[in-house]
Amino acid sequence: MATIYEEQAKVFKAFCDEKRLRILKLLRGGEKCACVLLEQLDLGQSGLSYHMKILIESGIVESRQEGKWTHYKISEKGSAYAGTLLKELTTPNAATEEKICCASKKPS
Amino acid sequence: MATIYEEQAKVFKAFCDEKRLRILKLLRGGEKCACVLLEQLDLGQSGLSYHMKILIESGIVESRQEGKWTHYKISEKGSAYAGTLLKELTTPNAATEEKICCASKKPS
DNA sequence: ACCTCATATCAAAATTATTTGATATGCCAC
DNA sequence: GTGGCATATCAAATAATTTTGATATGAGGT
Repeated sequence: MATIYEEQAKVFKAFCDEKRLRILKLLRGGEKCACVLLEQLDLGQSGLSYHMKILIESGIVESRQEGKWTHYKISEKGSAYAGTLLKELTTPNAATEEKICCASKKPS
Repeated sequence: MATIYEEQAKVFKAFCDEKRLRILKLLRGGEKCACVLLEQLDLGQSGLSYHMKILIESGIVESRQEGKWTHYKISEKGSAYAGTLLKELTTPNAATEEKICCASKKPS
């Protein structure tokens, strides 16, 4: 059972690893197949596969099969969702009751 | 020496851990002092301190000292920066040359 | 069917992140 | 200054992530 927090965390996993940021940088230049990514990154084949899986699970990247090749590209939809989520996570929420803080216990 | 990728990754570290998302959720309700966070989270004192440090390093949270209490709140500036960065990292970059992919090697 | 190539999966090792308990620091009140 | 409280730091234990090499799967070509 994954909590909502773990679900949300998964989205941002895409961005919190150096290797994955390098991959995204390459994908910003357009759809690429694994072999191209492989030759531009300091990563082994199984390592690339591992990171691509995480990127896909985050929703930020989508893949497309073409014969024996796999092509990857940045998902517009997934990226938009991540942006929305980030804003949501950092916007003050009036509905949440303001808790009285320990400072109020401070004497005079 | 931190690469630019490591710098960027640091920003999103704030969002890729369950505990930190819970902390942010609480902070969305307004500035809180550590003692309040402590009593609402399943975390020990040093654990909270550890996560707050990461949140502050990400720029998403800022802290303010008031006597012996520390108050934390979401940083508008840091959050805005994270949003901008996320968009930047996921927006196609025309300037990056489109690489010929292995698919072009495909016969006929 | 068989061979080859591209990618995925697995399992072990290596690395990094998190938790925990103990101790240190800094602020206030006395 | 001394004592008590809030938070930070440290170091050790634990857990999670990442890397690596080996093997499996799946598609195409012959």
